[in-house]
Amino acid sequence: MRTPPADRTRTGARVRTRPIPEATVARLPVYLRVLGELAAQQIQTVSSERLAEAAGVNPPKVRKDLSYLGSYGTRGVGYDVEYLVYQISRELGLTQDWPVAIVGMGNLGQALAGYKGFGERGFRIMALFDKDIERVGQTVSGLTIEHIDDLEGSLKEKDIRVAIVATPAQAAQETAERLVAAGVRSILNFAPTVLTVPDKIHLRQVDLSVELQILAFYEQRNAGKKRTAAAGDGAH
Amino acid sequence: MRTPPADRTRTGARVRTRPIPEATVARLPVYLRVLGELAAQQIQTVSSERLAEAAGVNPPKVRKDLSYLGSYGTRGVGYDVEYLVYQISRELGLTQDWPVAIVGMGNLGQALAGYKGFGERGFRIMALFDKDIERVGQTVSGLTIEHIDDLEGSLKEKDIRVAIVATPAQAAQETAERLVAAGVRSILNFAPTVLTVPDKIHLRQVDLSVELQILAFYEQRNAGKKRTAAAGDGAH
DNA sequence: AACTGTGAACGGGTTCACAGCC
DNA sequence: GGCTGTGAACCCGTTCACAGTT
Repeated sequence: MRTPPADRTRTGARVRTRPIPEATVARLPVYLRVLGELAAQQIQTVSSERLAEAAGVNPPKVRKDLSYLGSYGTRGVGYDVEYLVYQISRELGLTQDWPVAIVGMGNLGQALAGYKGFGERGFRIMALFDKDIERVGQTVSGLTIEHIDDLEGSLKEKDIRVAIVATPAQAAQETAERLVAAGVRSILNFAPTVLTVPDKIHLRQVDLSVELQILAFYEQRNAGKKRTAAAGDGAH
Repeated sequence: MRTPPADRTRTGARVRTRPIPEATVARLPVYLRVLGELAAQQIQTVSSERLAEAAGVNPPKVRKDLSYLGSYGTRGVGYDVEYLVYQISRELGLTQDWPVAIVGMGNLGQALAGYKGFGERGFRIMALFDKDIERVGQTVSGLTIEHIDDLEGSLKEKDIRVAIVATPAQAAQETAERLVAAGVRSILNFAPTVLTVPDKIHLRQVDLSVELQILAFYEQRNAGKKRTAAAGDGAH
């Protein structure tokens, strides 16, 4: 690369020339996790080959993905683990803290409230809500569960704009609407139902059974093959 | 389509001519969920347009996806909800039951054990394991938690070939290896670490914080715009 | 020598437009 | 008339090959 980094500010932040492809954005968290594990093992440098293997992709893809962030590697050497962690974190917006609320304190809500992976990435669980009077007032992961009717006031007070929905399916849509009304801009939905929100709201859906269904699809194929084989083998 | 369904057996099962694209397989569970909700509302027929909207995709994509399964729609009318549910279920291998084990009975494991969405899709949670003596013997969702040392015997006895890993990160790799040794062929990993398994094993990873990180990325953009503007900066 | 960074070729997946059918 | 099914065009993303750098 001949041109000096005219597309960089002096903090190293790259002025976005071209947007990062969605597919790449979706892989950055995976790289981040792998890099975190490498850092924990005191490994200082990593090649695209090693990173690729750990992340379950191929080396050129790693290099291409990382090149969208900037030229943060060293030819002949590899990538500095710590520096790369920082750059990816910054790109994903994880160098700042994100206050997060969870609505629905059943098993899943409780599991999410205690999930270490959030805190490590800057997501601070700051408020928990439930409809059930029995649960309100209980402490989960150091936070007191508030009643859902305090949602609006509490969120505004704490300036929370990211929320996780972990309610039963039938309560999810109403919950989402209240969240939006209370100023929430991003919603992560774990409830097993499809939510409708205004266009400006970022919504992502996690269906815990989707991955299992995908596994079943591929497993079924094999099973099919196997059984046929077992019934009079020939194919291996 | 002029040719008669020479690629169909008399049960309506399509003899796979071309493999279903991976991207389509990943969307089938979403359609299935939406169709389930429509069926619950007694809706009998749905157009690709309505289905697309509820699933968060566009109509041609729905039609293309469904066309890989066969011609199960009626021109001028739409798709029969119930029939389509059946066809997608069959394609995904959900018309049979899948016995499933869960290893790691912390909050997340317990939440998964009680997750309704599994049972609705034919996934039967048949065994729960934990390392902690305190937990062994306790009942969760009608099942008694077994000690991890009984893993091999119990899995073989129950002929379980699909397992969910919900252990802490440091125990996940060892758990996976024991599962594989015990004959498990598909693993769904919720532990926040990257697993290595033999090629023949189907592995899928669910990282509860990945989606939140993706949300943060897009949220940051907006916020960035906002704050820059607020700070009086000229660049937009 | 080793490994990154990237234009270019390639391919899978998405979208389009319309033919086909009810 | 309305809606599906699908070849063809298009496009995003992946892969390749190698130039560039330490």
